[in-house]
Amino acid sequence: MAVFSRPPTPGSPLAQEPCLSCGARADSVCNAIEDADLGRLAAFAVVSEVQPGQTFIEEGDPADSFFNLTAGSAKLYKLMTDGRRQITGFVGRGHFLGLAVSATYAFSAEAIEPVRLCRFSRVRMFRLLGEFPALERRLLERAATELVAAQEQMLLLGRKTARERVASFLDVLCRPGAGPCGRAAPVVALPMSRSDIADYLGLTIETVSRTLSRLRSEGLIEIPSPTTIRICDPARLAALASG
Amino acid sequence: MAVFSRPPTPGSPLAQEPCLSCGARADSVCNAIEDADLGRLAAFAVVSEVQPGQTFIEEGDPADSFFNLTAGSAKLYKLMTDGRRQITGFVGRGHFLGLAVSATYAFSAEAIEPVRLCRFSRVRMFRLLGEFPALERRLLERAATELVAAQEQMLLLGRKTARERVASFLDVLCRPGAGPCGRAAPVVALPMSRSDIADYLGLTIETVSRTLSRLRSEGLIEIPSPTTIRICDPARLAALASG
DNA sequence: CGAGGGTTTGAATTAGATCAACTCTCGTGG
DNA sequence: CCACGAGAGTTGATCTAATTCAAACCCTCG
Repeated sequence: MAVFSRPPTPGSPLAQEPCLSCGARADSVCNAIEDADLGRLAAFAVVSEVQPGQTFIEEGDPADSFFNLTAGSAKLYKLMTDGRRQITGFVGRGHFLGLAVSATYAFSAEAIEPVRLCRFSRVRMFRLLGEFPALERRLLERAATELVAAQEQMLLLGRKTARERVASFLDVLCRPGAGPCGRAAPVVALPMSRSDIADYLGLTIETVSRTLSRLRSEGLIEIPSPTTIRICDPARLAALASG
Repeated sequence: MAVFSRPPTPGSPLAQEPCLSCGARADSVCNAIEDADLGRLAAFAVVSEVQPGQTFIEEGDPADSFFNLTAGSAKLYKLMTDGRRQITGFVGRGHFLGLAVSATYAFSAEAIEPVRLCRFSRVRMFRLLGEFPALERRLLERAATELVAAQEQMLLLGRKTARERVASFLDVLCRPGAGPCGRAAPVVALPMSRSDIADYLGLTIETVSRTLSRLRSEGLIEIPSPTTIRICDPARLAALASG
């Protein structure tokens, strides 16, 4: 992990600047903190960059840092000793990571697209939480949201067919994108590989590929490139996703 | 849901008694609150009892209550329109429920054994959280713990074989029981039906039954009754569970 | 132009599901 | 006291969705 920026001197007039102008602030738990207090946050943050393929959280390592993604995207996963892998989620800008209770991380995290992140030491993070109750509240909300998503994913992994899993995946990708996908013809970017999608959906790459091909042949989607999918019929896809 | 006890008058000397003497306090988030403040908590709680088979949280219903289980056990699940079910967890004494961010519950909850629970209205709960930061911290810890468990379950559902799933299930059941299972010959009680186990592990009842039978024939477990299992070889079971 | 990774497609295989008896337990009532 | 019946659990036979094995295919990049 390459640190490309040292934290500015605490209390200096410029200290709050990096957080004030941070493009991820609106999407982050950080926006629970007033402009005036941002200096405290900036003083504690160490900004780093991670290149695609690089791991920045290793399952089993001492969990002494918290992370906030400010750019790029990453995958979170658990490994079995024989190499089987389950990706538990894809995360992007604004995502907060590392809320471990145990002394070690329960999952690994690897960058998919170039990632920029703010790292906070465990003790400093807890100090911040004590200082800013609104921040803690925000974290609790985030945790609750993720728990709901996790339960949805359990339903997918435990009870849905391959077809329903792939449809659910595409459905979720094109839905929450608050972007300009005005229900017209949403085009979703897939920064992750087929292998990642398979390990996220509990399938093999072959099944993912076959299922996508079939959805295409049925006119539900178009696949301009392996990393781009155009949803032609969002409604039918959503219906498929829920069984 | 049958309310069997009204909350005592706030501020009365007796108000804090129900919480002080509560057997679940040590296992609950409530123990973040000092004895002296327990009255505030008791004033807000409505105690209820739920019989086995009864549902006390319905997926999709307005999420205007939080719950704390003080006795019994329950299953949490999500349903698909065609009846497919995924049980996302079994919960017992001390478990806190209903941490929904959205306006509606994301899952249903049904009692397995007779359940006693404390219900808090949403607004009152948030008032309490503002009043007692330690309580909020405890909730955050709980949420983080559940998130870790959820990720483990995703690995199970997405990547483990039937054999590994059943072994994992038994392994977890006999492990955290801080009870007197001094690694000798842990006997685990299964209050839930085979159907519940199947829907928790993403299998069918037949596969669960077959797998248990096979584990028995291999001498790993004994099945004195359908609701009791004796783990003969915890180490080998644990090894099986992780692949 | 050719090599190598990622992806797609095809054929064979299999773990677990489905369909179908059968058994066990337990509560009810003659 | 025992026959009966219902529901849960087990066991067996068959089937199938998804995996595995195998072979193209198609980019991108040196």
